[in-house]
Amino acid sequence: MAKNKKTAIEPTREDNYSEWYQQVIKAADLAENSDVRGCMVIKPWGYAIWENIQRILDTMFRETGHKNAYFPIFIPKSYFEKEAEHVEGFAKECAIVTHSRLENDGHGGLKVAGELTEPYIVRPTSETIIGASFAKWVNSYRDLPLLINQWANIVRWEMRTRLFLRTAEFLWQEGHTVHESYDDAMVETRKMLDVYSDFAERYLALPVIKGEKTDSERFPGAVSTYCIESMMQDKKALQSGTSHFLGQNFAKSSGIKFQNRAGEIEHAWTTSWGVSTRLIGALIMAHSDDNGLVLPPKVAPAHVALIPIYRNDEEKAAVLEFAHKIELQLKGLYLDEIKIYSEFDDRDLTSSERNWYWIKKGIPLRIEIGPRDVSGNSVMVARRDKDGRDKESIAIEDLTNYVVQTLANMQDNILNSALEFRSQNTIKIDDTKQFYDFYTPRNVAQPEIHGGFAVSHWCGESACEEQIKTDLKVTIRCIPFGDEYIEEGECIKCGKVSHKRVIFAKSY
RNA sequence: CGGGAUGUAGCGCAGCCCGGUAGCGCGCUCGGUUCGGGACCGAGAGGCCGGAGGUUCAAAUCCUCUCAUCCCGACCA
Repeated sequence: MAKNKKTAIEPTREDNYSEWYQQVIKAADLAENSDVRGCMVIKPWGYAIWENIQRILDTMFRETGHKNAYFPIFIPKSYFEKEAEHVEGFAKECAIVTHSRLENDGHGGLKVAGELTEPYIVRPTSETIIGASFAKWVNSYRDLPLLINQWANIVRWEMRTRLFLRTAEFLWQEGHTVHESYDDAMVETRKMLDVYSDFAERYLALPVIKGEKTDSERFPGAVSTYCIESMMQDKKALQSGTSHFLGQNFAKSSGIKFQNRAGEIEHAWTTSWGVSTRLIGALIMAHSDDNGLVLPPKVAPAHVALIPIYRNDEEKAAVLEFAHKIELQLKGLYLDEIKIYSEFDDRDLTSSERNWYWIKKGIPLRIEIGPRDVSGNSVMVARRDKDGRDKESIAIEDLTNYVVQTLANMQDNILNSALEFRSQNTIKIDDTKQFYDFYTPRNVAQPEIHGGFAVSHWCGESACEEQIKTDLKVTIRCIPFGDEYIEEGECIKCGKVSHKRVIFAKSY
């Protein structure tokens, strides 16, 4: 008996957003919780997305002059202590290595032994350990700029974790650079933010708002923090990348000094910037639907599912031969610089089952190949960003072009949908009552569903920001760049003069 | 770390209130018929009921502790 489910994912986004998120990950087989508290196992389909993100970003980093290197996962406690704000910011979420050995406890088990003279912190970020190296590497202005990136894993002992969005261990890249002037470091900080926003929009199809963090959200130890913020389908904001101008703070604590062009010794100016596996969470929550994952073609692990359909052995032979020819035809295609991959799915399952399998995995195109296609020299193509029943018959001679062009079109279409969703849920608010109404849940049982982004005036006082956070759980996501936000007005909270609008939202 | 909820087969659940040694749907295996929106028939396999104590002749069921997950707070990429 047919199940006739309306949607492949239950519950739907509307019914229970966070449960929907978990189910999409499960249905697409991206990752699972491990037995290690707060840590995830990233499965092949999910890891392939990360590898695509890595590959593309790595190229962008190279093109902007950065070199990869690798630093220890263990940071001596004393290094960590050098930057006061930094310690304070991370102290509550550190994993600490205190012993180096296990010994037989005499009861068939093991006990820890070999206590270290100095505990190691498992890196929650690497400014201090990298700074120690940089202090040795940098002596002259001729050594600058020093542009280093590291791909690594990070541990932050989080209380509450969610797959991809917040896990105790996660994968990321962290860029660390050293410059001879304030201006050079600031240019670098902003340049890498541009790299991130460019990457997010062109590859992840994720529209982002670039801006600066307020004092309360600044990276511990930074002079200023810049970010890209994106809107998820529950209208909450997700910080998708950050770039920090560290001034001379870490140079002072790590002793990164150089002889400048005037022959004087001075502290260098540093930056750091990073994106993490959280981007996969952003992808999922920005684009997926009630039938599962929807992937922008440029980061999809594979782009085309080939699904042969047949009723008996004669048909099978003919269809498979035809299908393999198509598989061959689609080899070696590119969507811009992205190689297009196919998955040939002739598993002994009904065509419907194979179809739904790939729908849930978010593969961009499904090509059904049946007996009618063999005789018609054509195939049926369905695209993931449209209704699954909305299939198109494509002649074989047109297929190559069709696949490439449709993937390009889908990439744009997914970005445009996300842009439209964001603009529909972003509103200028100047009235305090309207602001509070906007963020008051319509349905108390589902406080997740609320207004969206509010673009409102803020006087610049932390007190106003704090009060709004206390009242509504809404924070200033960023002070956005762009002239369109600059105008005179009154602070949404206190009514005092404001020169700029900022982005308010509930956030992850 | 505080409040709430939930842990029973791979997944989703029932059974618990009122103790008597475990069941349903899906999935899985085998055989056959099927295959263009989640196929069907037949035959099977699979769980010491999250863990540890306790009460009892007897515990999935009652009590205590513990662990995990989810939701809500606090914190955060």
